Amino acid sequence: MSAITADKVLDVAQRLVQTRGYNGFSYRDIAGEIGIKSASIHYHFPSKTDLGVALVDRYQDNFDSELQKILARSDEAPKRLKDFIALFRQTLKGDRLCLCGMLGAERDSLPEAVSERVRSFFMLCEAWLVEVLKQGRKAREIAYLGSPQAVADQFLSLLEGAMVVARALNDPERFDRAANAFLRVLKSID
Amino acid sequence: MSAITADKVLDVAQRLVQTRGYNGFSYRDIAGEIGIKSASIHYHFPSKTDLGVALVDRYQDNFDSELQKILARSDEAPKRLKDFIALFRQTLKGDRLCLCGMLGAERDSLPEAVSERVRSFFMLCEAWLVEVLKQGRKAREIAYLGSPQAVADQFLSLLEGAMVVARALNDPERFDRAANAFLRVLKSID
DNA sequence: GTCTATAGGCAGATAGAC
DNA sequence: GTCTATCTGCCTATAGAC
Repeated sequence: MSAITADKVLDVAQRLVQTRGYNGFSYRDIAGEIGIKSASIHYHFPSKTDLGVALVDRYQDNFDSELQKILARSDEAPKRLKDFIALFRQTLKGDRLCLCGMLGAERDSLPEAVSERVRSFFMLCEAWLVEVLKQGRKAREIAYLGSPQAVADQFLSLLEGAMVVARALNDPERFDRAANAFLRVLKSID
Repeated sequence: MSAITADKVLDVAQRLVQTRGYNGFSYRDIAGEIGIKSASIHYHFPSKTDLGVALVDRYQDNFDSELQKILARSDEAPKRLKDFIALFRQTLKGDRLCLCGMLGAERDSLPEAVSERVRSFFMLCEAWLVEVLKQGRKAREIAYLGSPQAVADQFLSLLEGAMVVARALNDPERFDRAANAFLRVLKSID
């Protein structure tokens, strides 16, 4: 039942990146929490770059799997978008930022291999949103001005930013207010 | 004409925080760029916390002054909001994040004195937006569902997030798309 | 797989000369 | 105000024993 060490390392490292940033934690921090020595972590992830890459890869895999579940759960755009919001809201509830939101901010201080994967994550999100927005408009479930791409940009930016602002102000409700205000406009079909 | 050292330090430090994050640079980095030794920086800013605090204080002062200029420049809400967007767009053009967007993300790894001031910055932004949104709606220049506070949350979150996403994807146009899409909805009075 | 030990470098910070 | 010199401690990373 207990995860193997590599998984434990990833779990702790992910939380540390999400709360402190890529440059805000060390192998010793992780080791200390798990109860091993930092040298042991190098056995699983030789360099911090390796760890960062593994972190984003796993995050994207999990996220992608959640997105597929959302599509399977309902074929109505408003429900799908609400579920999309819930993914981020869940992260915020754990007092964390989106992993890629944090890493995206720190872009210039990241190894190329990591920032490259952060890019890939955001592209996945936008592609998924564009599809949902297109279908929803076609089915007349939602309405919006402009291109699906523009609205997807807007939506993703809003959620990533709302997590930052809500955390900075110690007020998770600000995330809800921002997300709901956006959803309300999409659903206001006249 | 040349700025005194303390100002040079703040200029370089600000850019480094905006691009690499609070934990992504050192006194040596700043010193190297200015052409002095890192010990000299401690004369102006004894601790990194002092530097961080000075950074955010100056940033907020400058920002506040820009906000006042915007109010003086026009009394029409759409124009004011456009100018507000332009402040962030200008930062992005310099390939930087909002200083407080970056620091807000890194909250858990910051000295309390710094994160406290980041909070103050966001509150200033929201208060200004709420006023502009209220007046604009009263004057029937803009329209929106829900409270001014909710729309302000949404707006600020959108801009902060759009900077992160646009930078992560190396595509500043994504910022424009997201910001314009939002503005268009506000201005679509029917 | 995890340990001890250690390398080599960089971090923030201070003392004291100039 | 800036310098040199230095401290202490932490960083990532490796070697080799167990």
